[in-house]
Amino acid sequence: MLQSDTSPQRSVAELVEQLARRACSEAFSGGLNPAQWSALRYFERANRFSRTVSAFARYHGTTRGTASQTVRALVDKGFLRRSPAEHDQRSFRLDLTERAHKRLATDPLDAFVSAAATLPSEQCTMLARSLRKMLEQVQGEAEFGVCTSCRHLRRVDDARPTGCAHRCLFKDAHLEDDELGRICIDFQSGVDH
Amino acid sequence: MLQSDTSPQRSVAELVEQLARRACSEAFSGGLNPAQWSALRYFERANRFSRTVSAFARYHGTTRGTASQTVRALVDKGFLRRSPAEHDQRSFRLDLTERAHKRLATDPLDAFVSAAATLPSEQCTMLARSLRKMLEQVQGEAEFGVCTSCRHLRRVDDARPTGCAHRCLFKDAHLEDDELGRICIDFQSGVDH
DNA sequence: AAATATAGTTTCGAGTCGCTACTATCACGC
DNA sequence: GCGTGATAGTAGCGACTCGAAACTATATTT
Repeated sequence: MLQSDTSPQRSVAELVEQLARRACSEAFSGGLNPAQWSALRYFERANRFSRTVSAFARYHGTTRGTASQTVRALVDKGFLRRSPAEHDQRSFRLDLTERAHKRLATDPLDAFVSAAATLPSEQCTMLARSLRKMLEQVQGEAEFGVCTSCRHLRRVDDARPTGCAHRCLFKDAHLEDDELGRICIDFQSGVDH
Repeated sequence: MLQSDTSPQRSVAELVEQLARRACSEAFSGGLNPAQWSALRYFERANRFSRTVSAFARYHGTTRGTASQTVRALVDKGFLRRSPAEHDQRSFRLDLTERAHKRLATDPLDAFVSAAATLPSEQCTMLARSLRKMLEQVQGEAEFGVCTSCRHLRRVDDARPTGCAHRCLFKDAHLEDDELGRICIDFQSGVDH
């Protein structure tokens, strides 16, 4: 065992660093670099308002210039499709191509998923909770989240079979049910849900 | 909350990736880059047999050439002292300077330690255990470890007040008590201890 | 003694990142 | 309307990092 005689807090920090290095070194597979893999994952999980260069830059903690390079590489390789944004002529929406979805099936991060899967299921849930709390501590106020826990979300009754629809008060737009779990750049944590 | 509708295994993987990025971006502080911080931490915890360029290269998962550059930068900056190895004229032992110890007091990784410290103590211990198990899963057989759990360690009775001393059968060398918790490149996991 | 392995360094090229400057568009105030 | 400042995105430059390959010197094996 490594670092057997240090505090558990220190061990946690060092283990995260170790895992981080692994994540980086494995992220060079398949002609993509770590930033590009990260972008692919982001655009897979971001909602339609947030699939832009700027949003990815903020999410990834980098500059727009750098993010632009990353995105261009993915467009050139055929993993992202660029189309004009709906209401803003300066902006473009970036969507995953079919090829990208196929590539994501061999995501190197899956090694971590399998590793987590060897843990007992309650332990794994607990692990996720602890890590999430750590991340929030480190990065301060969360800048990204999903509609489900966002203060801009409102239910609206309608005549459909499901009985209710959802709107985003910030974008003033209708939200499909399958959009509610996606990452949004305009997320603000809210109490009601 | 992020990724609220995925499996806990997937969440764990993504959280580790997020934390990894944070660890990297914060690791540029104080004129050192992530590799150099990592090296400093390694040489702080490695035993005298393992404080070499090659050992660090293996630990860090990189080439000797790259490791050599990292080490040279640290020597130039006055964080490492290079002295000839005892029994091998090709090799050098690298020791932390006083300056390095001071610098390690402001290790950016401490942000993670504080973050871990906000968790309840049993939860933190559990977190460390889970992460360690994950890391072992990811990296396969552990290549580094400490004497305490190494199969090369043997106790030898002697006349000292403590009653027993320790030897490494691999290096055929005496081990001081404070060396037993250090990382060794020749570690092999052993059952007896 | 010769062949091979290992420790470490150096050099070089590819690639990445962030910074700055720049264009085009949007949003706000008057 | 019009101007001002903010924002989306891109392009180019320089600094830096990494890994591959070539090389020297010493150990180890045969």
